[in-house]
Amino acid sequence: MTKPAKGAPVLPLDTVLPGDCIEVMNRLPEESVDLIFADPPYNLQLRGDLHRPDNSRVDAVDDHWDQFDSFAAYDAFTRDWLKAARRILKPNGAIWVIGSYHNVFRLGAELQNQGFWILNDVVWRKSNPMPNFRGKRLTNAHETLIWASKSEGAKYTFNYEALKALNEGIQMRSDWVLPICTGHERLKDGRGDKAHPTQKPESLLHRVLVGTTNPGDVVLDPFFGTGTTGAVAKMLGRNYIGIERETTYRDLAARRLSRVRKLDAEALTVTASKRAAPRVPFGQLVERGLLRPGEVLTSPRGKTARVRADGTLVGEDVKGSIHQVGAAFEGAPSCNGWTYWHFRRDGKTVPIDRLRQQIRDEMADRPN
Amino acid sequence: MTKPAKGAPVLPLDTVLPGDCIEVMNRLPEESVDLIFADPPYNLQLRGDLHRPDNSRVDAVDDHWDQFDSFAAYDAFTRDWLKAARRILKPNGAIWVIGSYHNVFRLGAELQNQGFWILNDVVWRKSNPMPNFRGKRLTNAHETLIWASKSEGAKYTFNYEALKALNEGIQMRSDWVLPICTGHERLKDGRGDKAHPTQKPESLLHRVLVGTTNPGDVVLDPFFGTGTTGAVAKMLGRNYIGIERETTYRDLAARRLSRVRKLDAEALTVTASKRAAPRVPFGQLVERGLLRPGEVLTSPRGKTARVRADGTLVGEDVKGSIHQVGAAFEGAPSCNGWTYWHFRRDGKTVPIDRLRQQIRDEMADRPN
DNA sequence: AGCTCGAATGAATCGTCCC
DNA sequence: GGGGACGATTCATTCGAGC
Repeated sequence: MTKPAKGAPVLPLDTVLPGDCIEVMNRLPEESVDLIFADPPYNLQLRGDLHRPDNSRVDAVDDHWDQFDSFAAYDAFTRDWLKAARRILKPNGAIWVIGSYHNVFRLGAELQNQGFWILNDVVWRKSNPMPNFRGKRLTNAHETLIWASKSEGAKYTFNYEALKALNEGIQMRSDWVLPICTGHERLKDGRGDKAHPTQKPESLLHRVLVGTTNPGDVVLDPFFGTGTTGAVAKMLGRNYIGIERETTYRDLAARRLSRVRKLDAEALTVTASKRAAPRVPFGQLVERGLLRPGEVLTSPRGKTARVRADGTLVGEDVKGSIHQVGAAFEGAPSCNGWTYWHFRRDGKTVPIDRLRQQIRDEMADRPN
Repeated sequence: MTKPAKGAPVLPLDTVLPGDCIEVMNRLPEESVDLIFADPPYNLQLRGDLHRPDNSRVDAVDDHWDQFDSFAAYDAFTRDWLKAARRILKPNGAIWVIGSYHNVFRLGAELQNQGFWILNDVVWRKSNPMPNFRGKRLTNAHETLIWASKSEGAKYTFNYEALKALNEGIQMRSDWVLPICTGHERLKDGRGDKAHPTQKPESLLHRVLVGTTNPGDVVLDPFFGTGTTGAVAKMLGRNYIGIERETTYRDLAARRLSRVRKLDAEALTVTASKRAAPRVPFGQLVERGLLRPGEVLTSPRGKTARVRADGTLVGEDVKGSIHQVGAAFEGAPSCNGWTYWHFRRDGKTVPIDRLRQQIRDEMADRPN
């Protein structure tokens, strides 16, 4: 670890520092931090209210700290805090930033402009995202993290084997499926509402810190919020430094951190869960060209239906999913379309389930 | 479709145009294209001093098609081709770009700078990516697409129900699991090697075009390569315009396209949105005797209102349309009266929307 | 205690038409 | 173009009430 020169500022470990993150970082000794994890404001630019189909109102992120006047203002802010972060980062240190499409392109471009060297972009695929209530866009089901070293050629920390172990013996990929932060983990305010609008799940920080830091490293989070980075760092035996402007969040973080205990090595072992057979939408067979739009499927009793480009079927007087059309043909309340429908290949009649199995086999070879 | 003014350039449909995409786009009529799909060079071999601004023009790109002197040169190139693309895009048109972490942050930022309005970023999660052989980083298992309208508030095309059908009845998410282009689909050169280094899978384009264009739309691809965009567009009954500088790729694309057949109309028909269904005034239910004046309707929470002869409702202290009275009862800004109100028949509680569906079915049987 | 069912909720750039 | 009316639209998970 770099030792500060005589008279130089000292690195305050395992504390939450109040104030603006740029000013606070500028008072810290240069090249003293191993990892920076930053979850900056996203600049969401929300307009009106949004309601669910049941008319309940969506609790939006309308906090003052997420408001910027323009892209130029947001870029200036990004430039300044990244520059301050860069100064305190050790030469072989690394940085993680997280964002959504609202801000992540500006984050990534500025990282590159300042000479950071992007190692991976990582997609946090949310297993339970909020749906798109109006049906006007795709479900916004992921956020993006960028992992970068301080410069090209720097010797960053990467615990390849640890991440491989976390992933059941297979090399960790750049897409991580993790649930959003809910339930007991989600900090509440006095009235039982969420204490912070954008609290990140500890599982996400767990993977980041296990994969790219070592025990004893110093991890700094300039947008500390309610302290998820600190909580996981402490648990994993890393040192943390949090910076947070809002008193409310700082107090919550301090209380939270006081309750966290460092895990012993044995407790850090993760139990792997068996995953169920992945769901394969019928439409994927069409997209992948395993079945052509217009192709005729037959039922065991000789009924026929044609495949459409969106993965629905059209039979006589009926259209819908493979299950719906099958059920209608049989006059049954339900029907497993996968085993009901067949197609012809090389003179043989084959159930479409064979094609689903083919896709599942591909996924099993290279799971996650 | 916008008709070109007398003497204005004509839109060449279903062809592959030779030349530099910026020059070629600048010769096309403005506001004439419905969708642009762009897979620009990835700038994979970045080197050089990032602090030395390189003001060289796009033409300064050297012999290798994916090499640029610096981020500045890449940004200038991005700015120029996006500007040309923007000019030929219809006001309600949209653009897709695809990239990796090497270039996508610069693409996204420049899209925003030019006034494009990002609708989603989409992660193409590769089910069979190339592993990271040296174990120094995460497996780079995805690429990023950005979907943007020409401006905020523009009426872009989004076939919500078709994508939902492709995904077995659950709304499509922003992460798409699709295999990379291999096997028969991968075009080979004379020696049996891959003909193009970054050929995209047709499944990816299938989802893009089914979801965000309609049959007959004009789809332009300024970096056409071996013509995946054109092949899927032709198959799906969309018109394509490809631009490609390299003769080799153009020839391969032309041969490929000549073999593609357009699907028949039925296969192209896609599950439609309810928004397209004919409007049925509530009063028509009363006129037709499906509901009697004076009849009592109930809400899910037990509120009641009575039907009047003119198709309005009267509740306690409120009268007006089914929507207005529902909204007033719920204290909500708006309410869909069709799903909110129920009536009783044969001892069962039925939403009035059932009656509207009955009328719509009759209209479909005997269209007028 | 165990089960079922309903309510609540999450970083969201979430209408369209007609007058 | 502004304002008002119509009316389209949700997935996974957790927690608590009620039985």
